[in-house]
Amino acid sequence: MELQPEVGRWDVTPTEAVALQRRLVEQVVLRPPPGLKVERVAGADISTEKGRDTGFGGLVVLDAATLVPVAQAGAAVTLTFPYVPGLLSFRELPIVAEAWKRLTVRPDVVIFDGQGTAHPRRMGIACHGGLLFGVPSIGCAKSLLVGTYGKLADARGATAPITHKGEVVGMAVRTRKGVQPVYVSPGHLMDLPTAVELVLKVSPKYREPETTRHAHRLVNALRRAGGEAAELE
DNA sequence: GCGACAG
DNA sequence: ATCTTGTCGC
Repeated sequence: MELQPEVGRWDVTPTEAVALQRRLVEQVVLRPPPGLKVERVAGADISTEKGRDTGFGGLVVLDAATLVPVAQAGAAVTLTFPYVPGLLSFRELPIVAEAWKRLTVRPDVVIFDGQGTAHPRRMGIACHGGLLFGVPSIGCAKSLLVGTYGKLADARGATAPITHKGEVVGMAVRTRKGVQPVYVSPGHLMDLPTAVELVLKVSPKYREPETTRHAHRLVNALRRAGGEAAELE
């Protein structure tokens, strides 16, 4: 029998998952590696269907300078954990991890569709994923899980700190004028300023990062295809 | 006890 | 997240 590292344990109950997060959070590093150069950025996402128990996940790697896709990988995995606010990683990461194994091009940073430290236990999917893959990561969500923020200007680039229980856990970032902001927080091997800077860089035209948009399109295509071609690169 | 609640 | 049509605004 293989001894599974705790960061890769999915056979847990919701109660055990919470306890596991409290241990894993101690391993998260909220500081980018010295001299980090971001040449390739990846987006991760999954897609599910109401009737089925199969989840489709994928990753798309973009050239950071041009935002053009340079590699991608997908996977179809049976869902084993329900959606529980605060425990999203236990539902989605098993699927993204399978796609990660099939990804031949390694990105310098991975942007997840969800929270990083802006989480009740500071252990959102971006933190968990960054630890699992051993790569710098960022959480960029479309809505808040916890925390509040004040007024922010309507111009693109405007920001407002997200606070929770007395600490800054993330930043509301307006990536497009007159549109609802996205919520950015560091995952692993990352800090808030760097995360905000990168998200703005990869979101030049639309509300969500190009990484997320590409990943979303990929997983939806896989789901509609029924999973027959989930191994495609 | 009541309300909130990433995707 | 997914289920779904049209509609308001730049």
